[in-house]
Amino acid sequence: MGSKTAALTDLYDRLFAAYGPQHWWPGESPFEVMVGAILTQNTAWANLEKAIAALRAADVLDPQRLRALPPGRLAELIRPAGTFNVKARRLRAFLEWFEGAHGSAVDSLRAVALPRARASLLEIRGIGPETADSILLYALGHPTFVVDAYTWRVLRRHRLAPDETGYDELKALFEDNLPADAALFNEYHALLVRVAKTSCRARARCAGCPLEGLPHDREP
DNA sequence: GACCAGGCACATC
DNA sequence: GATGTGCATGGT
Repeated sequence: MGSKTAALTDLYDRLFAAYGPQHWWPGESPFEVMVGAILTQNTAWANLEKAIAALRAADVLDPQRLRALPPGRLAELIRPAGTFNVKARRLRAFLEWFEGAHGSAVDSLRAVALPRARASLLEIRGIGPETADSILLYALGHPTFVVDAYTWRVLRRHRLAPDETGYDELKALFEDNLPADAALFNEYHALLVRVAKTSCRARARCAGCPLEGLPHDREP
């Protein structure tokens, strides 16, 4: 077992011991999670939930019905999630692709091998690396690691990744040094978000942080 | 009133 | 290729 494996495993163990399972992603269906992955971009979780609730209340949380909505109506429903005009376009771009490439069938999309599915998602305007990986991991159960700003912050802060690490590089750090296990990647990402949000935003909070004692940058 | 939130596309240098 | 900016709501 390499030193990186040991370090990443230690990090995970500390976080899981401190916080326990995070139960991500709290969606009722894979399709809802895919929609949520787009709507949550740069958005607080509570606002995403309002948008999802509005879609459900309108009974359009379904590929066909969502796609049939006039663009203005879609934007109106997802308004609470912010950047609603942009997200309405992105959602529609995704829905068009989903219908054309997979007949809006989750099983069809899930049957595509991970690398090819990821490449396809990245071709859709509005779906970048993080959103693609969120869909692949949280909606489809593929073992792909989701990197976000929190992941960066925690890894850099504790000197587990150099400052200039790129998205794919940081993603590979996890994937190359941990078993390709979707449940593990799911929990790990959620735990990183949890620790980044609850600890270390102010220097004083380092006391009692589950990562206390690890190497640490000066900046909180 | 500033700042942030489970990003991304696009313009500009 | 590296920054900077628009998108936009709602909570702190």
